[in-house]
Amino acid sequence: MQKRKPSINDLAKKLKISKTTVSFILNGKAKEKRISDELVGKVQKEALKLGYQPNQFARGLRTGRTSIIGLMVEDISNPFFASIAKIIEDKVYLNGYKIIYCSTENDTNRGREFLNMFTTLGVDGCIIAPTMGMETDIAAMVAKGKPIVLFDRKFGNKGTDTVMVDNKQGMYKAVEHLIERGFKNIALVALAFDKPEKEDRIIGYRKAITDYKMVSYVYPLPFKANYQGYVEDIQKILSENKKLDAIIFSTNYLGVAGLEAVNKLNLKIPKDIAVVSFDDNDLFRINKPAISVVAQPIEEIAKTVIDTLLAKLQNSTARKKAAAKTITLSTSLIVRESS
Amino acid sequence: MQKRKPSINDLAKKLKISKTTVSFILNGKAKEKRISDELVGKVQKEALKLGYQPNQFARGLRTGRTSIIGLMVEDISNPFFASIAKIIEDKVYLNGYKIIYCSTENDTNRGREFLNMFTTLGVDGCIIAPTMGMETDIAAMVAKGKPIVLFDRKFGNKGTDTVMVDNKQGMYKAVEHLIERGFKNIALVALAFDKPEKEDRIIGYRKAITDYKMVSYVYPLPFKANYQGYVEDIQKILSENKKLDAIIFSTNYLGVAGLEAVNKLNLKIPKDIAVVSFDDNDLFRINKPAISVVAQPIEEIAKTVIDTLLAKLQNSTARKKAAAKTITLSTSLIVRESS
DNA sequence: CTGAAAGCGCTTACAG
DNA sequence: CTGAAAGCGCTTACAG
Repeated sequence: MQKRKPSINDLAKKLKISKTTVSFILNGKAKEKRISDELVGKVQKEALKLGYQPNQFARGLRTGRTSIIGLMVEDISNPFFASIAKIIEDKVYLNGYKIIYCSTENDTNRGREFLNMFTTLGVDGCIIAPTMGMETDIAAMVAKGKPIVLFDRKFGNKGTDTVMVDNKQGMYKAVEHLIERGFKNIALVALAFDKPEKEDRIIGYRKAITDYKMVSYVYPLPFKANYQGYVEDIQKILSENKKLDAIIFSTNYLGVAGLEAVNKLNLKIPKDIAVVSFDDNDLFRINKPAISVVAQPIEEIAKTVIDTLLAKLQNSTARKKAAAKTITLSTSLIVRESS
Repeated sequence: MQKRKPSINDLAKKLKISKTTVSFILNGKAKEKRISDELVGKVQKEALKLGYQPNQFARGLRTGRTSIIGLMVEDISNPFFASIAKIIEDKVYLNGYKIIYCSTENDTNRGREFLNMFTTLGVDGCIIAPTMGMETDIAAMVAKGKPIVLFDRKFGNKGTDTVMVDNKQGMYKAVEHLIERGFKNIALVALAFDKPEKEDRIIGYRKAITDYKMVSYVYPLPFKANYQGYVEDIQKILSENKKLDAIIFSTNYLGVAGLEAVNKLNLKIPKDIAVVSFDDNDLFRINKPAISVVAQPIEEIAKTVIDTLLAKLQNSTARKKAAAKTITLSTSLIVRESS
């Protein structure tokens, strides 16, 4: 009835050799240790037969490595993060790592708790879309030499590798595009985690508006747990500011909520109001009219993040010396029917 | 320079007491072991000061438990699974568990590998949306007493707890609805993992068609890695079968691809063709015209899955006796403008 | 009330 | 070429 999994000891006993030898063979050090091919064969055969699986905990305890990478995003059910997570998952498995994940829901305490969990679990590295306020905790982990790569949001020029998208420029291009199309009163509905003056997407918008001598209409919205709240807020903005002829949404879920608001008010896009959203997704592409977007290079973001992390993981000495760098990727404006 | 995390031994030495006592206190067994409040206070204070975190690997090695739950879905970037994952993640953390996840991409080998990984890692339990072909492997794990809950797809009446949705009935209602609206040639575009005769959604469709003496048009599509393939397939179906006046898509991504196909062919919904899709999402709700759907009770699915698993986890003796049960939840037909 | 000790399964320096 | 032994950090039966 004992269904205990076979240990390295069981193997050794069965074959009447020491577990050292078994361990060497199973870890591919047979050559290095010049163990006879015959013995190697015997051990491997027996391991297969018994269905031997090394206990990761024992190994982790001994080596201090776990082959687990912690992935922390704002919300795994947000298509942007879900897509990134999928690609990361894929690449990471190819390299023998596993992913353990969590959603911060933009709650700093939650984020901190998870960071703690990552530490306790002994993850080898972390990929984090941080919330404001996690700065100190992350810095502390980095200081301890834990490989960490940030993405989506960044902190000041702290010593953490970060993969970003050029939000300012992306937003600038969106505004410029609307201006070129002849829209006069272009609003920006933006999530403001931090102060609006510090949000790159808002900064990009303001710069374009100033450069082209237009009037600025910024509507910063706080982060909300429920989607319907956004719909209502945007409906209100739209109905209270009739002269707006174009509106930009700073994230995909704001864009989705915005579309719903526009529909509820029975406004026609782009006749009554032109629409551009940050982030692309199925809805924007298939919607009638199709929605113009500032698309983030999802694939590239994911790949850059992973490559950066793997490089750090593989090279623990260099990682301490190498200065942290921020890699900034470009967005692309995809013009469709809504603008 | 030694940044090693403090161990229970460090604590014990520092306070000049045995690590047994420290362990008892830190595990809340102080009362039970009748350790003096004074000592408890001292230990807790010191633990806090040193920032003590128990090493999960040592603990896992010792206790055989890991507080990790493995979550396996078809594709984490699919909104259906992403939403479920999010809710599961949430509930599970509340109970002190962590989630480690992976996407099978409907590849049995991949699924098997991950199952293996779950075992090796020593997860306490698994939540799996299985692919065909994982049957034996899952049965083996269940036989070993590993708590497992399946969802989304099921196997014959094997001894594994499963949370399902009443796919037959959901599809039946969709067909019935279209018939009542007066549509005559109602097609079903369905994913067929298994033989079409064994797919519940197809069975439900056929039953309704037979009951109402209509003509059956089933187009089974194999699982594909790329989305564009579906769009093309559906375009082809639509243009080769002009007499179809209504079409049902059996999953959300088929529905999305279907919409794109309909758009490309410049067909008007519902005038040229009525559309109903399985699974609800933002796109279907916001699309113009809004798409009627057979919605799965996502929240309820996630909750039932988790509750079932937690019950098994908490009660390891009973779990062996309790017969495996399949819980079937109802879908709801949401009629919108497309039908 | 508290502690010494064994042992979970592994890896690895050391010895031969 | 191969093995005996220490030790990673924890929990827990056992002893007092």
